[in-house]
Amino acid sequence: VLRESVQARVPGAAPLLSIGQVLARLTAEFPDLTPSKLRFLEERQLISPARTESGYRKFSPSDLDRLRFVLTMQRDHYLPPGGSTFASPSILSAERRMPRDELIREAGATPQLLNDAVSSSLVAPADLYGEEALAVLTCLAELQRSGIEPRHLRGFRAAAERELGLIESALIPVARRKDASSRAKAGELAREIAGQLEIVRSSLIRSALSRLDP
Amino acid sequence: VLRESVQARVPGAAPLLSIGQVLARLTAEFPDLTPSKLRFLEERQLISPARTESGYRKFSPSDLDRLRFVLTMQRDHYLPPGGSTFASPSILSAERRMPRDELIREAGATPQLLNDAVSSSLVAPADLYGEEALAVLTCLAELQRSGIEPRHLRGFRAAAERELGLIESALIPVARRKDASSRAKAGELAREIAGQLEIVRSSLIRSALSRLDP
DNA sequence: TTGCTCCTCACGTCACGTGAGGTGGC
DNA sequence: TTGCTCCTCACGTCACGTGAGGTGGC
Repeated sequence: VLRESVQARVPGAAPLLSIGQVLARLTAEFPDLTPSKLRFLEERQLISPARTESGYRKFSPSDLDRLRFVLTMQRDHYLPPGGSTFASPSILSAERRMPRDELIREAGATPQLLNDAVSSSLVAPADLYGEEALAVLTCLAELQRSGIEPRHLRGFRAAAERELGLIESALIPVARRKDASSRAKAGELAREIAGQLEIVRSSLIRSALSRLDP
Repeated sequence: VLRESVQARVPGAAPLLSIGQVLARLTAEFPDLTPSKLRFLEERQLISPARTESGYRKFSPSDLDRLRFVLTMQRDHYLPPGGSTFASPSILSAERRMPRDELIREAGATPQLLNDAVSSSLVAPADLYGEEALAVLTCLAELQRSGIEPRHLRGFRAAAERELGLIESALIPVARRKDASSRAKAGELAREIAGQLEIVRSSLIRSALSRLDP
């Protein structure tokens, strides 16, 4: 293992942080960060902090940036299970992207259905579509076989917008501050609220459904 | 271990599904469901399918409902990490019924909140409330701490009713026949459609949310 | 009988967590 | 010197995944 020696503390040089200082700086943004996790990420070569002569880890600002990036990817479930893919140059190529005709074919849909989905605001038009669009269009194709068309779901988009408005209003007290840790907390709270709203909604739908076949 | 024997196939009885049939029915809704995971969830006593005399697992419609519930909780990160907590009465304990004051206390709610939930048609009034009502009221109590009140969610009930109407209209060709097997098929189709609608809706909400903190 | 599904049990694995035992640094 | 942070290494754990070896069912 190659050990870089730490650069001398020059006036004006960016400070190098110990593992504890890194934690203190990032736990607000990533609450479940631990020393153990940092060591694990290094073992997986997702980060490569320098070392002091005696073996202490020292994190540069660019290490911090990289760490933030890795943790964000992981939090938003964009991290593929095998770390080996990080050997490839572009980390962001993790999500599959496909052109319009491939999307239509994979989803078992038709060009007309995609047009309808776009004009009903259920799928955002794009040059290259992602996995989310594929999942949605696949569902729309199956729903069409039951006689449910995209235009029947126009209300979904409006409801999602109203829900966003509700969540935004709940975030106002937190979102006023614009520093990174406050923004991260706001995002976390937003996801939490969305999850709770989904539980309420799914309960209502289940109980409505149960009236169908008791 | 107590082994229930499987009831004989009576005309009109709901069909019991093997582990493979359960998988076929749920992989669209929960793509990473596997036999291994189902067995694991049973080991953790989160589901308790019946067994044939020879030991094959058999899942009833209510097992399916419970499974859907457990998987949804898990997907939305509401499943507590330690399995030990399931020994204590919790949201996920099966078949539990409780009176009004116990519901309010367990949910961390207030009598007023339950009244509001009932008058906003988010919780159905009852003498004994079930785990579903507990889950909903718990969410409503947490939402209230973010400033979101039951009355803000009145639209949820109306949307659920519209969704039921949509599903009912899709069922008309199947539901015309009133024999047991047609009714069972209709119920299955209804749940399937509801699952697809949920995928579309959650995608819209996720994409709306992502506009909050890019 | 064949091919398929399903069973249990033991072990593997992935992403860490948890001490034990030891050293560095103001 | 003391108390704190940090180190490695071994082992534990949680939520499953993976065969091995065997039986059930149309």
